[in-house]
Amino acid sequence: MFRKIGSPYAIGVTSRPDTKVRKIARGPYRSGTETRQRLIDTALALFGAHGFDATSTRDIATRTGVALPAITYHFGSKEGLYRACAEHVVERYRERMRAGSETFPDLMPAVGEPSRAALRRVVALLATMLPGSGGNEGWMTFMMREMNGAGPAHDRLYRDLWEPGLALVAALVAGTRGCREPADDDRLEALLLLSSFSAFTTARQVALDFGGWPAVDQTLVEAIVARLHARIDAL
Amino acid sequence: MFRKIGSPYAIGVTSRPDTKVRKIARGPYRSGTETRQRLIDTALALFGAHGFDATSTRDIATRTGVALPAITYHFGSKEGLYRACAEHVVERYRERMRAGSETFPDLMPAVGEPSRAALRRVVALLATMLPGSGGNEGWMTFMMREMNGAGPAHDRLYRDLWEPGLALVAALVAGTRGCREPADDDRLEALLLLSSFSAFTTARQVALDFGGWPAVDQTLVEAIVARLHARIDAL
DNA sequence: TCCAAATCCGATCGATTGATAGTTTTTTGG
DNA sequence: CCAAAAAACTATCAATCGATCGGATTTGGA
Repeated sequence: MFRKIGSPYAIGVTSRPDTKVRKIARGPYRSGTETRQRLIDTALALFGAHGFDATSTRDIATRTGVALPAITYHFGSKEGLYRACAEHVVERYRERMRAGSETFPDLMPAVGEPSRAALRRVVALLATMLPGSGGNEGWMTFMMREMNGAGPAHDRLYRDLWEPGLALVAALVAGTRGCREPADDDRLEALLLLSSFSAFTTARQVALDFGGWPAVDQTLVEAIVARLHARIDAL
Repeated sequence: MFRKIGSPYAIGVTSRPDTKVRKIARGPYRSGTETRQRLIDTALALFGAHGFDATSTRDIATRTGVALPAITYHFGSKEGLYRACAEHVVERYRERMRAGSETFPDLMPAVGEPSRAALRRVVALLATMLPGSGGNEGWMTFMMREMNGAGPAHDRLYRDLWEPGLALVAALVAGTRGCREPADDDRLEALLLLSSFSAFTTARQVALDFGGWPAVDQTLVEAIVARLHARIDAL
């Protein structure tokens, strides 16, 4: 497996390109980092909307404004681009959670009432990510699509996103119930709590149509959070 | 658009096949109904597991034990087969709900305690459908995949499955709260209640891995139902 | 300044896809 | 009993897919 020397994915140098002189103005080159980012942005939206197989690399390249081989050049393959999208999603999620942790410093679990307050805040923080999960960015749709367990980025997302998030919520549920270590019931409660969000991600269209709501806006998010807070208080 | 005269999708008769005599034993023919059913069974599992675009008609035909053109012959096209799968899912769901209605006759909404009891039973009935939604049948996976709103069978499933189911639960929630007509809060509660199941359909693998459970078995279903019943009682 | 590395693109390849044409065999109704 | 309809298969087509080839242009460091 050897690639051309210019590619960031070059394993070994095979040959030197003997350039022939021709003058065709092609404009300035963008930095590789920027092109990679633009490709990831486009791919994230398309992968999220239609899935891996239903998204063609030609469509991604055309919408990004680059030629088809740019994907192989920058990411090695279609699957490489997909994994890069997963990487980007993990980073986005961590940024948001870090920003939320700075806004709400007491997110770590403890025993008794502090756990309940922290759990309320974690749920509220996660709910604020709901509005942007629609067609615009699509990173949350991308994430939800990998949850059934088949895609190439499942392990990565499980290890760095879902497992830590679920473990945190389960620990907070256990703390709210007065236990130090989360038991099966606490893990189940964490799953049921977080799966409530899926109504507005996986089943977003059905939910909006049924409720008669125009979009997942501030008002709706507040109603969702209020209901989830009531469930937390009833633990 | 004219098809061959033998096809169940024939619009107009174009020509008569002039048969030439040759003797090749091909065994007895199955009835068209049975072949259609076997194709739907195979396609339902594959469509549910991998989605519409990621499933090839050759794979469906091979696994069913028929030749490729059988799909066009019996269903007109790949999309026709997909719609037939959705049809089958709707019928399956209605059978299950009808059987459940006969077992529990008081499923219709009323004001006060009867609504609460009916709601508890509806939730319990829906939960019994969870175990069979895995790899075996895959009809529930097929259903969940259409929920984001893109697929060819979305409207059909919304009209005949999700909207009636959500409307029933919302009415029961409203009745439990002492109202006759469901309001926005009741619809939201219905969505949050039913989306709890998605943890074990859409995110089944993640849920089982996190909880350390081997499968969605009787014990787990009972735990889920117990938790949902507690939520209903807290309404 | 110069050359190698980095970035980018037109053209095309082999594989796979859904669909169709053409034919043969089995079933069935008058 | 026999012709038409139904059921099924082989072979193939055009389109699309991801990937690659072979360069061309731009950039940046020595």
